[in-house]
Amino acid sequence: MAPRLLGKLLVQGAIALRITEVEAYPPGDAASHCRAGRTARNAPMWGPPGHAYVYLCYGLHRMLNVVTNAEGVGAAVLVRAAEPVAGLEAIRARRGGKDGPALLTGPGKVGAALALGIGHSGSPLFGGGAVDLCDAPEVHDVLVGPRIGIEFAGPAARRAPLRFAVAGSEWVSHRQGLR
DNA sequence: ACAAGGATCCTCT
DNA sequence: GAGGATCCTTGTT
Repeated sequence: MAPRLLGKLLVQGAIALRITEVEAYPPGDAASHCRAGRTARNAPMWGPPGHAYVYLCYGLHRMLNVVTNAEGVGAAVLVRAAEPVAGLEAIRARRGGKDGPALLTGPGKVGAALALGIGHSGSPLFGGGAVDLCDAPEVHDVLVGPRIGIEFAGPAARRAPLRFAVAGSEWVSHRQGLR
């Protein structure tokens, strides 16, 4: 599911973003927030697919995940980067007036651009929620590499090639780790 | 009720 | 390349 989300659109008000980089946190993954079972925070990851899982990281960054897999299975895909499609000025305002890839290459940056709050966790992505996930042409040229920022998780999870990005895009973080 | 730690970002060197 | 910001979630008492 993770590479298939590349190229899809995230729409929030007048802002539209094209997803350029994602990470998968599959069932049973040692780096997943579901690794210790179901809790109040990660409950949306165990819920039906097509919903948002939003959490606060390092006390200040809001991260957007797309919940995947069947209800009762804890899994999600983290949106790590995107490129602007519409609403560039609104994005810049929320991102401190920055320009270029620095606007959206990182999961906390995407959360800021979409003005996400943890109250949005569990909200649907197919209409009626804070953000809509809209279909768009599939991306065929995809780069793959290990995930970022999961040093705590152990070697197998650190090595797993579960990060996916649009090949050739400038709107991707940590590009040197991908092939 | 308490302590510990984190799927990051920004600034400065 | 290094370090600080910042606060919620979680497990433990």
